[in-house]
Formats: sequence, structure tokens, C-alpha cells
Amino acid sequence: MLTSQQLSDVLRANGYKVTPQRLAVYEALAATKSHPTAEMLFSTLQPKYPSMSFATVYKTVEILDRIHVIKILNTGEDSMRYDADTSIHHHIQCNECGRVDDLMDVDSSGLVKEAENLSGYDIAGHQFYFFGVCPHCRKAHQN
Amino acid sequence: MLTSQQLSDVLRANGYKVTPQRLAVYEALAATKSHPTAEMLFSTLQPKYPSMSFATVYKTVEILDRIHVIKILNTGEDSMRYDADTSIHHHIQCNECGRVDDLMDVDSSGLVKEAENLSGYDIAGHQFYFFGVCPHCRKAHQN
DNA sequence: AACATTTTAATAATCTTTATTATTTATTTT
DNA sequence: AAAATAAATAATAAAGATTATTAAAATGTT
Repeated sequence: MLTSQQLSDVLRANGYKVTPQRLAVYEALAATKSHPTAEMLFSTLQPKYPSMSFATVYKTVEILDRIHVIKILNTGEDSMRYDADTSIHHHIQCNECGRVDDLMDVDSSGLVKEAENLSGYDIAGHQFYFFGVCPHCRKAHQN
Repeated sequence: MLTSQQLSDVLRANGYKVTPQRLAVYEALAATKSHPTAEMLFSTLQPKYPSMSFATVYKTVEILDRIHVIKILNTGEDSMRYDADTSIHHHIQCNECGRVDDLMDVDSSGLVKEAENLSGYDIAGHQFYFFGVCPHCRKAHQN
């Protein structure tokens, strides 16, 4: 999570200009833990930035990903999700309501080492996805 | 990996008819470890089944997934990949050449338990993806 | 072998994402 | 501070993957 000032610095350091749209997309993403899709981001920004186009949202998240201030998630849905938290953590999605939650304190470093040894790859990143039924939906079942 | 006979039985048991196309799609998938996309499958089948359409490939993999004889992979590319090996294993993709390899002997059961406790979810499945540079591309770098 | 039903293939449609281009905005230079 | 230049935005179109539709063909059953 970066301040606007920090994000501006990173953008400039990578040769990108600082624009209100870029700051707004990042802020919208940093303000939520819901791992929104491009469409959700667009809807969120609509009230404040009624002139912003879909293409701008897509271009912006592409840039934010390229300068490593956000992560792109792919849970197998038809659209991507975005996450402003770039720390190493994993995700779990509810098969029923579709929500995506963070899984913070699962230590994956052992598995990464193991994977590196087994594969001979030089591993640069990893994404773990778990799927199941969230507590909320489980409770709903009991009624 | 199922024989044609076994697959036929599973199809029938689930109320699906057995057709040459379905057997062919499964066989093409079972014959490779390259985790092909729908397009790759289509191209592979083209010579033997010149009349088969793209829609048939998509419908077929959808059915094969629904009866749990294949798995759908999602590495974040623009298209899905398919895997006839439904045993629990994980995948690693090369950031340079794009190939997707199996990671067989990485034990993830501990992490799944941990994730279940932390999240309160009832976990039904999981997919781990690692990304990096494959041995082949690493070697190419040295030249 | 004929029937009822499902599947296939072809096509069109849908949806997400990317490309294009004129206009606008941010930065640099004067 | 104003002008010049370089890049970004918005609008639109285009591309690409996947899904829906429907007439024709194949399957399993009687």
C-alpha cells in the first residue's frame, strides 16, 4: 500500500507520467480487500470520474502491474482480479458466492524451495489458489 | 488416465453419450504432458477429425471437466489449459517460453490444512502455480 | 430397422481485453 | 509564465476466447 506521493515517485521513476486517473485507480484498489475485477473498479470510479473509460482502467492496471505495485489474480473466472497488496500471500475463493479472501499467514517458502529443486526452474513468483465454501455460505446451509 | 472403455463407462454413468469426438479429445489430452489450450487441442485433432469444430472442443472439455476426468488450468494467460491428469499435483510455467510443466512430488496437504484453519472455509480443491525460467531457457541465456 | 433423444457442426453472439487515433493533459524548455 | 514536446486519455473499433443457437447427424433403445 503506497501513498499517492510514493506511487507518484514510482511512476516517474519508471518513466510514466502521474495522472489523476492513475492515482484514482490505485486508490480504489488499495481501499478494498475484495480483489475487484476491471468492471468493479470501473463502477467504483464512475461516480468520481464519470469520463473515465474502460480502456483507461485496463491500461492503468497493466502499468501498475508492470511497475510491481499491484498483483493480478486469476481464479479461473472469465475476468482477472486485481490486488494492491503485493506482499506474498495467497487466496481462497468461495465456490458458491464467488468472494475471494486473503490468506495471509500461510508460509509457502518451503514449497517454493522444494519446487525449485524438483523442477530446475529459477522461480520468480508463485500464486496459490484454494477453493471451497466460505464460512458465510456454510452458515447459510444450516438453515 | 483412463482407457477408452473406462471413459465410455464414466460418460454413460453421467448420462452422456459416447461419441468418437469425446474419446478423441480425451485421448489427445491424455497423450500429452504439455497442458494444451483449446486451440492446441483443435490443431492436434484437425488431421484426424477435419470436420470437428471449435465449439465441440469447448463443449467436450466442459463435459470432461464436469465428470472430473480432466482438470482446467489457469496460469493467467488469455486462454485456459487442460490436463488429463487429475491427481493432485501442481504446475510451473516458464515466463519466457510459456511452457507449463508438472510438479508432481510437492506435498501440499499441510498447507491445505493450515489454510482451512485460518480461513474457516471448507476447502474442496486447490491449485498452485509457480512461475520462473525453465532449465532450457536458463541454458539459452548462457550463450 | 425405426424412433426418440442427444450431439455435432456451423454460425452467430457475447464478453473480456487490446489496438487505434484524435484530443487533451502533463512535463520540459524557453 | 508561455510555448513546445511528449505522453495519456477517451472513444471507438478490433481482436480473441468462450458460449449460445439451431438444423443436421449420430447414438442408444425399442
